[in-house]
Amino acid sequence: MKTKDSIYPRRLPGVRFNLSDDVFFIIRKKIMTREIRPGDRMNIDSLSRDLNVSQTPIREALARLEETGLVIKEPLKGFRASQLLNAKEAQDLFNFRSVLEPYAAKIAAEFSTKEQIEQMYKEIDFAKEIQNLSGIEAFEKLAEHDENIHTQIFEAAGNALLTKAYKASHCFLHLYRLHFIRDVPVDFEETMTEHAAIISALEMGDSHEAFSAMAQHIDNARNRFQYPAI
Amino acid sequence: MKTKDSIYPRRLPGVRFNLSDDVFFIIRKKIMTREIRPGDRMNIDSLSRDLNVSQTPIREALARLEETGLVIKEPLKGFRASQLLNAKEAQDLFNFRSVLEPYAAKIAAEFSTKEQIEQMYKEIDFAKEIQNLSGIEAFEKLAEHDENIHTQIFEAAGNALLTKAYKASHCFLHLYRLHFIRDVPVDFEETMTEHAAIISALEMGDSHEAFSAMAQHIDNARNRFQYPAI
DNA sequence: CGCAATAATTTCCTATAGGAAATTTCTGGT
DNA sequence: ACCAGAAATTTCCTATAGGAAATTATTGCG
Repeated sequence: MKTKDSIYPRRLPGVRFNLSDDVFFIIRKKIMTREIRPGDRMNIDSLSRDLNVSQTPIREALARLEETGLVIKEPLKGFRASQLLNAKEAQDLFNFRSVLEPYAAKIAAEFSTKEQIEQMYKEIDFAKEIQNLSGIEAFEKLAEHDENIHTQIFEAAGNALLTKAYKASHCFLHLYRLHFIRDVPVDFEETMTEHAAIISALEMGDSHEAFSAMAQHIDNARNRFQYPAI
Repeated sequence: MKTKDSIYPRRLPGVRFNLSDDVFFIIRKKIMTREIRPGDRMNIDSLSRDLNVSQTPIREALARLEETGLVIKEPLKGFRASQLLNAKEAQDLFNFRSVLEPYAAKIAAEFSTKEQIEQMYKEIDFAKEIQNLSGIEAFEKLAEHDENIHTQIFEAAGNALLTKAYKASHCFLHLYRLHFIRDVPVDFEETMTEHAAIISALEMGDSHEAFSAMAQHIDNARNRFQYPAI
């Protein structure tokens, strides 16, 4: 077991870092990308050997992931990646979002700065390149763009508790989404149009319009997941 | 360091238990009761010695508490109990609740069973004894009752994501509440009346009334915290 | 007397050994 | 061939030692 093979140098003098945090994000990414799939057992020893770190940071990372709900722990059996959402839980998720997000959009319309609006338009410009892509890559990029826009709106609303609740729900949406890899072009057009409508409302400071545009967007998203293609 | 002094026997044959979970709840309670106060440093060694368990379960518990936001970790400095909410964050909290809770009440009005309604009325009956108490004890009991009722409503709504978001917010409310220990009798009457109105709406299955009764309740609670007495 | 630099202590953080329960594999009997 | 019971392996879980950084205390100098 060579220390130099670790994901990080043993200890960089003067540089603050935190192995547990890094391990946390690495493992979460493995789950989000389905390298670790729902229901998979997550062996502490194996993870420790794979990432070439001791068991302690692995345990801390898994404990945090358990708190988020992405992994579950069975005493004396170990950790497993949690199961995907069933139909009822998915509906609950969309209901949850349809409560949080329109409100966030409303508040964002009142408080978002010019810089924040500018950043949102930039994000939309970046995303326009997605139409040149196809397949799983296009799908992933669109999902990433969607997360970025929504996160920006929540942050513009400026309520940390609200943002945290959104982020907690988002990882489940992402995993659920992977069940329904659809033909992107149709979704792409619709999603982009809806996002543009929301941000336009934010820019004008029209909180009522922002609210209903977001409500419509979530509702449409729910329907897009309703009829899975591919 | 005698093992028999541990919070648990070394290992009970055939009994599944989980030291980390227990430590998690013990430490969380210490924070909630302000035995550990906001900003306090939480030494892993000391906690380990106090609870007479090894450092590993302490680290796991603290990692989970960090994920909930009750403690924060500064690399190479250690864990500290997080600061209380400031005025802006407190307003955010009430805003957050005023989005979640009326919705939960609305859904609960549609779906709650007779047994659940019955349980809520029982909880209210229990709470009537609070008017015979006074001081910090009455305050604590009222807070506990309030949490119970709201939790029951969320669970009746049957959306796990929603319930989780509520619980995440609740511990912060509880800590914040300790800033504003008021004369209980006034609050008691108001709170009990408002709770009764909500549950009455749930019982009748009147989702519209449940929504507005809850919205009013949260709004009143916000005002009760606005002008701290004592 | 105050400030800066150095020494000492504290504390986090990692690594590893060892014990206990659960799972899996293997063997023997019906 | 199938099932029950026992042995072996796996894996979790705890405990403890040791290294590195940060904090605190101390000392020397201006």
